[in-house]
Amino acid sequence: MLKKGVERGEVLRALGEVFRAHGYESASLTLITEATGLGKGSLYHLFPGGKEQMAAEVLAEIDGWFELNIFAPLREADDPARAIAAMVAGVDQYFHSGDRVCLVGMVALGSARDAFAGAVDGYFARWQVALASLLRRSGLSKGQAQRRAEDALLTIQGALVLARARNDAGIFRRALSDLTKRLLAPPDRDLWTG
Amino acid sequence: MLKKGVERGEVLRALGEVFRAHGYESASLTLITEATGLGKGSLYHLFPGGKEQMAAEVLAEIDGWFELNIFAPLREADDPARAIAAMVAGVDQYFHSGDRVCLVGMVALGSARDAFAGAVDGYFARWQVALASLLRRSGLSKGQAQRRAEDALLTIQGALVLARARNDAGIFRRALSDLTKRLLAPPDRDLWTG
DNA sequence: GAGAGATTGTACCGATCGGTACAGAGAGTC
DNA sequence: GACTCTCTGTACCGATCGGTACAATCTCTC
Repeated sequence: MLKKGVERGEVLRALGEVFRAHGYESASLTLITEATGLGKGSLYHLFPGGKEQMAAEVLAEIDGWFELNIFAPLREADDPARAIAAMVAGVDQYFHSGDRVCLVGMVALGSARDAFAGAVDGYFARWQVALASLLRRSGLSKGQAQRRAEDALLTIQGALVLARARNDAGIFRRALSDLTKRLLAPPDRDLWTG
Repeated sequence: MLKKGVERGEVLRALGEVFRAHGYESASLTLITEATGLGKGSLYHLFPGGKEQMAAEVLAEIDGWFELNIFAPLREADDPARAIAAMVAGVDQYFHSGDRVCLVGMVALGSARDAFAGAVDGYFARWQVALASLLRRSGLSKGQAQRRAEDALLTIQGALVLARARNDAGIFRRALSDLTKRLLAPPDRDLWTG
């Protein structure tokens, strides 16, 4: 018997790795039973909604991790430099310095996108808002804070894609380093602000 | 009967759209016959190697398009500002301002990655080299040129992912605009250069 | 118009897909 | 130990997967 509660987290972690490794559509029930060590009986007992529920819960768990370790600290921080360094360190840790792929981004590109559109959009939206609020407190205009936060998210996603495409984790490391500098740079002197 | 040569390009174009819309693994033969208007008989006559050959040829055709319209102009250009503007315009056109996904990046994230690793890496590698060579001619150090070229590729990929995830093509447009500025900025005054 | 070769639709293949049914094993209570 | 209720392995479902076989058809050449 499953030891309630505690173990579900374990299962979700294993599920996450399967989805990351093969993508939502290609993660077959066979692959899933192997990765989790659970037969179909257990799987469908745990997730009556099937694969879709599994993926939804995995996404929710990822969201929870980021909420706790990235978004909330960003919202509550008062020292921008320290907060950004912490975010970058957290991201680097989570993505294993570029070896791990972003399941949320992956889902966004795949054909299962529509089924999880809300979760995907919410994840990025809350990240952007949290980061922008910190940037705003660091003295940036609202527009610039939003733009820089958007730039941060897209840089991380792009670095993950390119690092995987070229099989070079250094790309991710360098991108995070550059990103830190860009986020902490003084406000741009644009046409409408300078 | 197929009108030799000319038509194959048409078929590849349709194939590309199916792969882009569903991903390599989820693009079923049924989907493919619908999109191309070709039955299995024709398909396997045209591509004896099956799905894998289809994808390989689609990737090669994409590569060819970029070689002609992006990489070569980059290598041959003498005016950096103009060349970068042309690249950005070409990219914007190819990706339909963020509405179209990058098949190469998509394959890189999927489980078919290994089968096409060479093509994927080559595509990005030649892009980076071509862009870096232009940047070098514009006065950047070798290292900076390489880094900025890397940044450009990753920005484009990330913008495509985020634009799709958030269903906001504006993200792509803004990213390209920012990217242009970053590429044309004067050399960074880093520890070892300044 | 006969023959050759290229091209195509259709039936079919075994494998696997996600999902269901259900008998029975395991644990908790009395 | 008998009664629950939770949990799980296995057999099975129809559908679909990528791919093959092949006869029929088309286009061209002579």
